[in-house]
Amino acid sequence: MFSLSEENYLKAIFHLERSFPAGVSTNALAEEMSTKASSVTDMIKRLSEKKLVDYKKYQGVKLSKSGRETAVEVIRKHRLWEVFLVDKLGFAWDEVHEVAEQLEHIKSEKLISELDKFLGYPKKDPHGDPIPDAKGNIIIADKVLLSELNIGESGICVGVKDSSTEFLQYLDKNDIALGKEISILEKESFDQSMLINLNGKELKISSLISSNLYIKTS
Amino acid sequence: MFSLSEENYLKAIFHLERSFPAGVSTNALAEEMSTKASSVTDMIKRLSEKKLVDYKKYQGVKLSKSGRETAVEVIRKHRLWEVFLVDKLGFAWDEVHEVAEQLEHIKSEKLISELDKFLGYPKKDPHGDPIPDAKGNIIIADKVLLSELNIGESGICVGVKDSSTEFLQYLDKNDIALGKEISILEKESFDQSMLINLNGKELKISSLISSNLYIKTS
DNA sequence: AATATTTTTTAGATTAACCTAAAAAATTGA
DNA sequence: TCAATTTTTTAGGTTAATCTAAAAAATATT
Repeated sequence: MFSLSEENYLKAIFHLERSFPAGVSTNALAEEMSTKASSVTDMIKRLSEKKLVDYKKYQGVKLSKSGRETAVEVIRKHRLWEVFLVDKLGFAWDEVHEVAEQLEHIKSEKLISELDKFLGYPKKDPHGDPIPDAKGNIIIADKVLLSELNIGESGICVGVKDSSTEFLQYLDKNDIALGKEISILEKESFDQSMLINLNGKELKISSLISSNLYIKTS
Repeated sequence: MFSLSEENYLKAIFHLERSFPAGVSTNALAEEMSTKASSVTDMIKRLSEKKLVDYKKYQGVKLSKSGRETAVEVIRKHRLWEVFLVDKLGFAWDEVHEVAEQLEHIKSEKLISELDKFLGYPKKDPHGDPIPDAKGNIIIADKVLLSELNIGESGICVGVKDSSTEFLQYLDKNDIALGKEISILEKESFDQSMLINLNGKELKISSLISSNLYIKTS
């Protein structure tokens, strides 16, 4: 069994490996964990001794096989709890993150397998992220950022990159939700802002928005 | 907010105050927490500084008002989660304790109030223990230990004192469950063992059993 | 009451997870 | 290339929660 802190580091490394497949830097990890680089070096050494990560000084870290398995298990728990909070307890999608951050560390295989069954084996969490199955398999959806689309293109909103309360509430306020169709009407080359069509209405959005919304083009 | 360890100490003191209303001794607490007396003294000092307990050297501890409120809140969470595990996830009553010990430390007011609602505001946990309401009120049931009944008396089984897997499985095996009627047919004065009537059948039980089963006499 | 025993506290260590400040290595760029 | 900058690591310290061993206080026994 691993400590709460170890699990959180593994999860952070897992997420950062998407952007830094060659190895996650100490600084990037420190930023993600809201801590200092020296603390990260400390923890990486511990994780390395436990064979959860591959690490050579000054080279960045990568998850080992067992490290990745642990990270995926934690992510599975996090996302299942998010579904529980929204589907069963009536939480809004912007209210679940903090609580799920705590619940993801509860240790009980039976709890998670029964919860999964109780929820009907959901495939996605409330933000559109895929839920790994009991064996640790994740279906990586083919999605692109809205910001990558060009004028005239369109697609379905399938997920968010930023899950902060602020961003999710902005989406709610503007009626942008998972499953909705968005098409690009105009794109401002100066600041990358866009005019989109949503629910038959026109909406102007900044690049901060379009670069945090995932779209599936058919 | 309090640490996991602090919450566990407060809960232990709360439970021990039933048996030691004059003050819980360092040794009793060490026993309950499976730790050493010196560690207990340490922790008591911390709790005392935070005004969660009243403590004078060599005098034992008592919960302060805020300490008791915190303890009751943790117990409320523990028992609500036990109901969730049994009613919603299909756990047996002897499987819930360990997991609930973890879940009771999750911090989110909304989570607990919504869980309470989702479960239909249950009044008792799967072992018959009362669940404090959101304000911290507990209904102390009028119940006696089976061992206190005399020949010819009878009552309904309403709770267990020992919640260990072993004891609960013994009860399951012998068809003793909450809600069932038990009447005393014979009592052996030498070892306090009893012959009882349960489900129309006769059953011999030792004093270890009868002194861990709560009965409500009408 | 004086002594023996038990209980409780103190003193001093340990470990995980953090920190700051300084040193060392790697990278950048003039 | 070599100096400046940035990144990373090391060294040494802190805190919560534990431990063992020893001292002190309370309680029990003769």
